[in-house]
Amino acid sequence: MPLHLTNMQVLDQTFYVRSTLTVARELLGKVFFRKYEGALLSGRIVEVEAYHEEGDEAAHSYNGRRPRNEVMFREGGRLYVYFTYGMHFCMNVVTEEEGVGAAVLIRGIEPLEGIDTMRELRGHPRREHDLTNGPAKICQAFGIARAENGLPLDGAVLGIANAPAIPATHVMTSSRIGISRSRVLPWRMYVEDSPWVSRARPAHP
DNA sequence: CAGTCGATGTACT
DNA sequence: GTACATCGACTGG
Repeated sequence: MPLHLTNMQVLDQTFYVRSTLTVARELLGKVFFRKYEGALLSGRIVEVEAYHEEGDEAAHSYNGRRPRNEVMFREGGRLYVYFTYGMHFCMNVVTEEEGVGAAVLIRGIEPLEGIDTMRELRGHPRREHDLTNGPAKICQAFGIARAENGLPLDGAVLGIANAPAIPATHVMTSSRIGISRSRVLPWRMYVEDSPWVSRARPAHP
């Protein structure tokens, strides 16, 4: 195991089994990592969106527990991966207690380690920020697909390491991207001026 | 830079 | 049928 992993403090389940909006806010600045074919891929989280079964029509969990969204209802501290638009995967961090359908979508990551591997997995994009400035790009760069749905964030294969929090003055809030339902909810959070955020200015603040 | 549009599988009305 | 928590190619300025 690489030395930097042994020195990392991997966030444990108590971090995830809390209010989804709190977890979403605190995920900004933390380091997501994934072991991929002997390589370590990692990056700093800079953009997230919260989803919750209560009062949020856009959440996959809104209409109850089903095979597709089953992982969203499990105890916090694992990955919820879904397939969308016929060709893309997106990954969420599951939050709260068993039985509550809630999760945080990871939308923007600043790559730190394993960047050459990410470039290959992404097909060598011309612009550096196209590596991971979007939820489906992140899954491609980190090699995340159906097989990773439900995996625990315990550091065995993947996890999130502690890192300094982003100061409130640099955290921006907006409505979520790419959805029409529950547009009024300001449940998207991102680091101001980060080139790794999917959209610098939301269409509907 | 911004805007438009096709690709392509799955869940749901 | 229709919508979809998206992306990349393409256009025009």
